[in-house]
Amino acid sequence: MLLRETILEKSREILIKEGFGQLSMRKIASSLNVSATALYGHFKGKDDLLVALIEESVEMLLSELTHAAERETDAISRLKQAALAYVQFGLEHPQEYEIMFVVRSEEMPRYPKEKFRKVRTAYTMLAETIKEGHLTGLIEEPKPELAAYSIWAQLHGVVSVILNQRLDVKISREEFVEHSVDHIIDGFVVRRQPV
Amino acid sequence: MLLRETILEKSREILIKEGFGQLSMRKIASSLNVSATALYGHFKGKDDLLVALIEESVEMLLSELTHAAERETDAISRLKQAALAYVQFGLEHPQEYEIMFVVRSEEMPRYPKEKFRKVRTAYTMLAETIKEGHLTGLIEEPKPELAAYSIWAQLHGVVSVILNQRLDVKISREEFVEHSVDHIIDGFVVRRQPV
DNA sequence: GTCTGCAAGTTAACAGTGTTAAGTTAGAGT
DNA sequence: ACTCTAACTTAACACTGTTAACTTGCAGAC
Repeated sequence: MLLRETILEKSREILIKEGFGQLSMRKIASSLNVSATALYGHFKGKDDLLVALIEESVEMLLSELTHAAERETDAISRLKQAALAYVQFGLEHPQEYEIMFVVRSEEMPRYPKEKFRKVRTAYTMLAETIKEGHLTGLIEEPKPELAAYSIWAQLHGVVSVILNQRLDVKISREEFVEHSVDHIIDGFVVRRQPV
Repeated sequence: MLLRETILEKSREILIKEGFGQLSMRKIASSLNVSATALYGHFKGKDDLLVALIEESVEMLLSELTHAAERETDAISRLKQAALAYVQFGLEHPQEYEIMFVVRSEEMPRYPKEKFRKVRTAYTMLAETIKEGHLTGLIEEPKPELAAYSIWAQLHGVVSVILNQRLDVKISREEFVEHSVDHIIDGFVVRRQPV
């Protein structure tokens, strides 16, 4: 019997190997030696399947972020390590990152926006770290939620520019990531040594 | 007779009204009272049509950026105004922004990457302004190209997060944009008054 | 004026997509 | 043994981009 999990596994396999554009119901079904309509017994439709894939991916990302942060002690290092881990995840799992971010709720009218709110959980971790840094006087930011969203947006921009191949070949990817993340995080740090 | 320009006009109309996902050859054709294949006399395919649309959009964006910048005198104000104009363009022309950024060259094997390099022109304007600011001692950045890409990526992130509806409803869009742009630009400015 | 050639359309078709409706089939429960 | 149901099947619909082959109308050459 065809299991929901088996379908998700094969879907992820195709997603990673061939990309989002090549992920079709019929392709998933035929590589499981099953008719396309068989999938509809386990998922309401392609949207439903995608949402399931996205939820798995979000959990992967969250676990990497918390792992990266828990190795550090002070709020700033935690923030920086989480930021680097975020970018790294995006670059190492481009297809997963794409469906997490690019697949929009507006194109899935069947699915309540609530489902997509889960994806947002990543930013709450950032917000907590920022709040903590603010209390210990390391971070000069009175509005942690706003700052967290801002940082997240900027990190996403870095990932997005690279994944969408908009970076000039003359520019080193590593240098770009390091430069950008430093800049994004340092902007929130209180300057201890006045210039 | 069907003109290339007429097709592009109608395409943009559909793009703006119904979005990228609804923009199909057959829909464009039928709303011009013409068969779908007629379009292939004017464009090699959908990719070609999209590239033409993208090129037009890039020129729109560039003109808005230069207009926004030329009103200011010092490099920092120019940079900030250009940055705000960039975000504003993205928010006011979501569909145009989407095709400019999201449509990837990898999905258009027929089109040389060179065509897509044109889209990148937006960043060169930023790079010039940054270089200028560095020379006049206002900006502490020795690598203008890298900084320009970094700023651009972060601005794109801000636009992207909003357009992809990932911003919490509790957070004001205006506040988010202002906060983010300030943060992005101020990070490059030399602090005149030591803290 | 007829003839040629070309440009700009046409219809028909292919291969692909998501999805639904209706039919089959095997196995558990009574 | 009978029924019910879950898990599949095939057939079909309405889309998508794209190509091949055919028609039509018009400009230029003789």
